[in-house]
Amino acid sequence: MYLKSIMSSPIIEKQVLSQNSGSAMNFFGIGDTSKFKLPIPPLPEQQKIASFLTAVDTKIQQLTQKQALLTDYKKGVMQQLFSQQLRFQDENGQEFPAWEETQLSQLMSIPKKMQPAEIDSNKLLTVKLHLKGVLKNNNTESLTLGATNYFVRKKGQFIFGKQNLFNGAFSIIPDEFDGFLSSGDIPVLDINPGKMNPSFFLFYLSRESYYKKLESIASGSGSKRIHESTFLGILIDLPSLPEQTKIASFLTAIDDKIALVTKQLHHAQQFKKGLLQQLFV
DNA sequence: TCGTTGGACACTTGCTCTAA
DNA sequence: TTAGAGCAAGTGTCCAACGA
Repeated sequence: MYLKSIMSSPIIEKQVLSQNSGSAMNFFGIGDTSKFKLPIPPLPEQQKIASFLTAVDTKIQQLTQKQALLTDYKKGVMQQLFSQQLRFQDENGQEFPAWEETQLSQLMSIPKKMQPAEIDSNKLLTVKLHLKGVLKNNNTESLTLGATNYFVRKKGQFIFGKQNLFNGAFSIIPDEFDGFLSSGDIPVLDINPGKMNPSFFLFYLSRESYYKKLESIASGSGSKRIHESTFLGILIDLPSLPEQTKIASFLTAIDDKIALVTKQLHHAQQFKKGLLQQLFV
Protein backbone atom coordinates (compact mmCIF):
# COMPACT_ATOMS: atom_id res chain seq x y z
CA MET A 1 0.00 0.00 0.00
CA TYR A 2 1.40 3.46 -0.91
CA LEU A 3 1.46 5.90 2.00
CA LYS A 4 -0.02 8.69 -0.16
CA SER A 5 -3.23 6.67 -0.32
CA ILE A 6 -3.67 7.06 3.44
CA MET A 7 -1.65 10.27 4.12
CA SER A 8 -1.70 13.74 2.61
CA SER A 9 0.50 16.80 3.33
CA PRO A 10 1.79 17.12 6.92
CA ILE A 11 -0.68 19.94 7.71
CA ILE A 12 -3.74 17.98 6.58
CA GLU A 13 -2.28 14.86 8.18
CA LYS A 14 -2.18 16.65 11.54
CA GLN A 15 -5.84 17.62 11.22
CA VAL A 16 -6.86 14.10 10.25
CA LEU A 17 -4.88 12.76 13.18
CA SER A 18 -6.69 14.94 15.65
CA GLN A 19 -10.10 14.24 14.14
CA ASN A 20 -9.73 10.52 13.47
CA SER A 21 -7.53 9.13 16.18
CA GLY A 22 -8.79 5.67 15.38
CA SER A 23 -7.81 5.80 11.69
CA ALA A 24 -4.76 4.35 10.04
CA MET A 25 -3.11 7.78 10.30
CA ASN A 26 -2.09 7.64 13.95
CA PHE A 27 0.19 4.71 13.22
CA PHE A 28 2.88 6.84 11.56
CA GLY A 29 5.15 9.66 12.59
CA ILE A 30 5.09 13.10 10.97
CA GLY A 31 6.93 13.65 7.70
CA ASP A 32 6.65 13.34 3.96
CA THR A 33 6.44 9.60 3.60
CA SER A 34 4.20 9.54 0.54
CA LYS A 35 6.93 8.10 -1.68
CA PHE A 36 7.44 5.01 0.44
CA LYS A 37 5.66 1.75 0.01
CA LEU A 38 5.22 -0.18 3.26
CA PRO A 39 3.22 -3.18 4.45
CA ILE A 40 0.27 -1.86 6.48
CA PRO A 41 -1.14 -4.10 9.22
CA PRO A 42 -4.87 -4.18 9.89
CA LEU A 43 -6.28 -1.32 12.01
CA PRO A 44 -6.70 -3.31 15.29
CA GLU A 45 -3.05 -4.43 15.06
CA GLN A 46 -1.91 -0.85 14.36
CA GLN A 47 -3.75 0.27 17.51
CA LYS A 48 -2.15 -2.49 19.58
CA ILE A 49 1.35 -1.64 18.32
CA ALA A 50 0.83 2.09 18.81
CA SER A 51 -0.45 1.70 22.37
CA PHE A 52 2.37 -0.68 23.28
CA LEU A 53 5.03 1.68 21.92
CA THR A 54 3.38 4.58 23.76
CA ALA A 55 3.64 2.58 26.99
CA VAL A 56 7.35 1.94 26.34
CA ASP A 57 7.89 5.66 25.64
CA THR A 58 6.11 6.56 28.89
CA LYS A 59 8.38 4.17 30.80
CA ILE A 60 11.51 5.72 29.21
CA GLN A 61 10.25 9.19 30.11
CA GLN A 62 9.57 8.15 33.71
CA LEU A 63 13.02 6.60 34.09
CA THR A 64 14.70 9.69 32.61
CA GLN A 65 12.85 11.88 35.12
CA LYS A 66 13.74 9.54 37.98
CA GLN A 67 17.41 9.62 36.99
CA ALA A 68 17.46 13.44 36.91
CA LEU A 69 15.63 13.67 40.25
CA LEU A 70 18.06 11.27 41.96
CA THR A 71 21.07 13.14 40.56
CA ASP A 72 19.69 16.46 41.82
CA TYR A 73 18.85 14.89 45.17
CA LYS A 74 22.39 13.58 45.59
CA LYS A 75 23.85 16.97 44.71
CA GLY A 76 21.61 18.71 47.28
CA VAL A 77 22.30 16.14 50.01
CA MET A 78 26.05 16.35 49.43
CA GLN A 79 25.93 20.11 49.75
CA GLN A 80 24.05 19.84 53.05
CA LEU A 81 26.23 17.03 54.41
CA PHE A 82 29.59 18.63 53.66
CA SER A 83 28.46 22.06 54.91
CA GLN A 84 27.30 20.19 58.08
CA GLN A 85 23.76 21.53 57.76
CA LEU A 86 22.74 17.89 57.75
CA ARG A 87 24.32 15.61 60.35
CA PHE A 88 23.93 11.92 61.12
CA GLN A 89 23.50 10.55 64.62
CA ASP A 90 25.08 7.47 66.14
CA GLU A 91 23.24 4.26 67.09
CA ASN A 92 22.19 5.80 70.42
CA GLY A 93 20.72 8.88 68.74
CA GLN A 94 23.63 11.00 69.95
CA GLU A 95 25.44 13.67 67.92
CA PHE A 96 28.79 12.63 66.43
CA PRO A 97 31.84 14.67 67.53
CA ALA A 98 32.46 18.00 65.79
CA TRP A 99 34.39 17.90 62.52
CA GLU A 100 38.06 18.77 62.76
CA GLU A 101 40.15 20.65 60.26
CA THR A 102 42.86 18.19 59.27
CA GLN A 103 45.76 18.32 56.85
CA LEU A 104 45.74 15.55 54.25
CA SER A 105 49.35 14.70 55.18
CA GLN A 106 47.94 13.26 58.44
CA LEU A 107 45.56 11.00 56.52
CA MET A 108 47.47 10.08 53.38
CA SER A 109 51.08 9.44 52.40
CA ILE A 110 53.26 9.16 49.32
CA PRO A 111 54.03 5.46 48.78
CA LYS A 112 57.48 4.15 47.93
CA LYS A 113 57.94 4.26 44.15
CA MET A 114 58.19 0.78 42.65
CA GLN A 115 59.21 0.36 39.03
CA PRO A 116 58.04 -2.79 37.22
CA ALA A 117 60.52 -5.41 35.95
CA GLU A 118 59.03 -4.85 32.49
CA ILE A 119 56.43 -2.46 31.11
CA ASP A 120 53.30 -4.29 29.99
CA SER A 121 51.34 -1.99 27.62
CA ASN A 122 48.18 -3.89 28.59
CA LYS A 123 48.57 -2.74 32.18
CA LEU A 124 48.70 1.03 31.78
CA LEU A 125 46.15 3.17 33.56
CA THR A 126 44.48 6.42 32.53
CA VAL A 127 42.44 8.77 34.72
CA LYS A 128 39.47 10.37 32.99
CA LEU A 129 38.30 13.90 33.63
CA HIS A 130 34.99 14.94 35.18
CA LEU A 131 34.82 12.11 37.76
CA LYS A 132 34.76 9.38 35.11
CA GLY A 133 37.28 7.40 37.10
CA VAL A 134 40.31 5.29 36.40
CA LEU A 135 40.39 3.04 33.35
CA LYS A 136 42.77 0.74 31.52
CA ASN A 137 44.53 2.73 28.81
CA ASN A 138 43.56 1.19 25.47
CA ASN A 139 45.43 3.76 23.44
CA THR A 140 48.97 2.49 23.88
CA GLU A 141 50.03 1.63 20.30
CA SER A 142 51.66 5.03 19.78
CA LEU A 143 53.64 4.90 23.03
CA THR A 144 57.40 4.52 23.01
CA LEU A 145 57.66 2.15 25.94
CA GLY A 146 60.78 2.82 27.97
CA ALA A 147 60.84 6.55 27.29
CA THR A 148 58.68 7.26 30.32
CA ASN A 149 59.07 5.86 33.80
CA TYR A 150 56.09 3.88 35.01
CA PHE A 151 55.34 2.83 38.56
CA VAL A 152 53.34 -0.02 40.04
CA ARG A 153 50.00 1.01 41.56
CA LYS A 154 47.94 -0.88 44.11
CA LYS A 155 44.22 -1.29 44.70
CA GLY A 156 42.72 1.17 47.17
CA GLN A 157 45.26 3.91 46.39
CA PHE A 158 44.06 7.40 45.53
CA ILE A 159 45.13 8.16 41.94
CA PHE A 160 45.01 11.52 40.18
CA GLY A 161 46.19 13.35 37.10
CA LYS A 162 48.65 16.04 38.22
CA GLN A 163 47.55 18.34 35.42
CA ASN A 164 43.86 17.62 35.64
CA LEU A 165 43.04 17.05 39.30
CA PHE A 166 41.08 20.31 39.26
CA ASN A 167 39.10 18.97 36.30
CA GLY A 168 37.88 15.94 38.22
CA ALA A 169 40.65 13.54 37.18
CA PHE A 170 40.92 11.41 40.32
CA SER A 171 39.66 8.10 41.65
CA ILE A 172 40.38 5.14 43.91
CA ILE A 173 42.11 2.23 42.17
CA PRO A 174 39.66 -0.68 42.07
CA ASP A 175 40.64 -4.32 42.73
CA GLU A 176 40.83 -5.22 39.03
CA PHE A 177 43.62 -2.69 38.45
CA ASP A 178 45.84 -3.88 41.30
CA GLY A 179 49.41 -4.06 39.98
CA PHE A 180 48.71 -1.84 36.98
CA LEU A 181 51.08 1.00 36.01
CA SER A 182 50.96 4.76 35.57
CA SER A 183 53.53 7.46 34.86
CA GLY A 184 54.81 10.08 37.29
CA ASP A 185 52.21 12.51 35.97
CA ILE A 186 49.51 10.19 37.31
CA PRO A 187 50.69 9.61 40.87
CA VAL A 188 49.04 7.77 43.74
CA LEU A 189 48.68 8.33 47.47
CA ASP A 190 48.10 5.75 50.20
CA ILE A 191 45.08 6.42 52.38
CA ASN A 192 45.29 5.52 56.07
CA PRO A 193 42.01 3.58 56.50
CA GLY A 194 42.24 3.94 60.27
CA LYS A 195 41.80 7.69 59.92
CA MET A 196 39.87 8.24 56.71
CA ASN A 197 37.28 6.29 54.78
CA PRO A 198 38.43 6.28 51.10
CA SER A 199 34.85 6.48 49.79
CA PHE A 200 34.12 9.43 52.07
CA PHE A 201 37.21 11.21 50.76
CA LEU A 202 36.19 10.57 47.16
CA PHE A 203 32.71 12.01 47.80
CA TYR A 204 34.26 14.96 49.69
CA LEU A 205 36.52 15.75 46.75
CA SER A 206 33.98 15.04 44.02
CA ARG A 207 32.05 18.28 44.57
CA GLU A 208 32.75 20.28 41.43
CA SER A 209 32.78 23.53 43.40
CA TYR A 210 35.52 22.03 45.60
CA TYR A 211 37.89 20.41 43.12
CA LYS A 212 37.69 23.37 40.69
CA LYS A 213 39.16 25.57 43.44
CA LEU A 214 42.24 23.36 43.59
CA GLU A 215 43.53 25.00 40.39
CA SER A 216 44.75 27.80 42.65
CA ILE A 217 47.39 25.49 44.20
CA ALA A 218 48.67 24.22 40.84
CA SER A 219 52.15 25.41 39.93
CA GLY A 220 53.99 25.90 36.65
CA SER A 221 53.63 28.42 33.87
CA GLY A 222 53.24 25.92 31.03
CA SER A 223 51.34 22.88 32.18
CA LYS A 224 49.96 23.56 35.63
CA ARG A 225 50.46 20.62 37.95
CA ILE A 226 49.53 19.73 41.49
CA HIS A 227 52.30 17.71 43.11
CA GLU A 228 51.71 15.05 45.71
CA SER A 229 53.37 17.12 48.44
CA THR A 230 51.26 20.19 47.54
CA PHE A 231 48.11 18.10 47.59
CA LEU A 232 48.99 16.70 51.01
CA GLY A 233 49.12 20.25 52.34
CA ILE A 234 45.37 20.74 51.77
CA LEU A 235 43.18 21.16 54.86
CA ILE A 236 39.83 19.39 54.94
CA ASP A 237 36.99 19.28 57.45
CA LEU A 238 37.01 15.74 58.76
CA PRO A 239 34.26 14.04 60.78
CA SER A 240 34.89 11.04 63.03
CA LEU A 241 35.47 7.74 61.25
CA PRO A 242 32.00 6.31 62.14
CA GLU A 243 30.33 9.45 60.72
CA GLN A 244 32.53 9.25 57.60
CA THR A 245 31.37 5.65 57.16
CA LYS A 246 27.72 6.65 57.57
CA ILE A 247 28.04 9.45 55.03
CA ALA A 248 29.91 7.22 52.57
CA SER A 249 27.34 4.41 52.90
CA PHE A 250 24.45 6.82 52.43
CA LEU A 251 25.92 8.43 49.31
CA THR A 252 26.98 5.05 47.92
CA ALA A 253 23.38 3.85 48.30
CA ILE A 254 22.20 6.84 46.24
CA ASP A 255 24.87 6.11 43.64
CA ASP A 256 23.73 2.48 43.48
CA LYS A 257 20.15 3.64 42.96
CA ILE A 258 21.22 6.02 40.17
CA ALA A 259 23.22 3.22 38.55
CA LEU A 260 20.20 0.91 38.73
CA VAL A 261 17.87 3.48 37.13
CA THR A 262 20.48 4.24 34.45
CA LYS A 263 20.70 0.52 33.69
CA GLN A 264 16.90 0.22 33.52
CA LEU A 265 16.75 3.25 31.22
CA HIS A 266 19.39 1.77 28.93
CA HIS A 267 17.52 -1.53 28.81
CA ALA A 268 14.23 0.23 28.02
CA GLN A 269 15.87 2.21 25.20
CA GLN A 270 17.47 -0.93 23.79
CA PHE A 271 14.17 -2.79 24.12
CA LYS A 272 12.35 -0.09 22.14
CA LYS A 273 15.07 -0.05 19.48
CA GLY A 274 14.92 -3.83 19.07
CA LEU A 275 11.14 -3.79 19.09
CA LEU A 276 10.94 -1.18 16.33
CA GLN A 277 13.37 -3.17 14.21
CA GLN A 278 11.37 -6.37 14.62
CA LEU A 279 8.00 -4.68 14.08
CA PHE A 280 8.88 -2.72 10.97
CA VAL A 281 11.35 -4.95 9.14
C1' DT B 1 70.32 10.18 39.50
C1' DC B 2 65.92 11.55 40.16
C1' DG B 3 62.14 14.69 40.35
C1' DT B 4 60.17 18.71 38.19
C1' DT B 5 58.92 21.47 34.39
C1' DG B 6 57.53 23.44 29.83
C1' DG B 7 56.05 22.40 25.76
C1' DA B 8 54.98 19.03 22.11
C1' DC B 9 52.15 15.56 20.26
C1' DA B 10 48.33 12.37 18.93
C1' DC B 11 43.85 11.75 19.32
C1' DT B 12 38.96 13.00 20.32
C1' DT B 13 35.13 15.99 20.45
C1' DG B 14 32.39 19.72 19.18
C1' DC B 15 31.34 23.55 16.35
C1' DT B 16 30.87 26.00 11.92
C1' DC B 17 30.67 26.25 7.16
C1' DT B 18 29.56 24.59 2.63
C1' DA B 19 27.65 22.02 -0.99
C1' DA B 20 24.29 18.88 -2.63
C1' DT C 1 17.63 20.25 5.31
C1' DT C 2 21.41 17.45 5.99
C1' DA C 3 25.78 15.15 5.39
C1' DG C 4 30.41 15.84 5.28
C1' DA C 5 34.65 18.62 5.51
C1' DG C 6 37.50 21.64 7.95
C1' DC C 7 38.93 23.72 11.95
C1' DA C 8 39.60 24.76 16.86
C1' DA C 9 39.66 23.43 21.43
C1' DG C 10 40.10 19.93 24.80
C1' DT C 11 42.27 15.77 26.62
C1' DG C 12 45.83 12.69 28.22
C1' DT C 13 49.87 11.81 28.15
C1' DC C 14 55.05 11.88 26.39
C1' DC C 15 59.61 13.56 26.39
C1' DA C 16 63.73 16.24 26.79
C1' DA C 17 65.90 19.78 29.44
C1' DC C 18 67.05 21.42 33.74
C1' DG C 19 68.23 21.78 38.58
C1' DA C 20 68.86 19.92 43.22
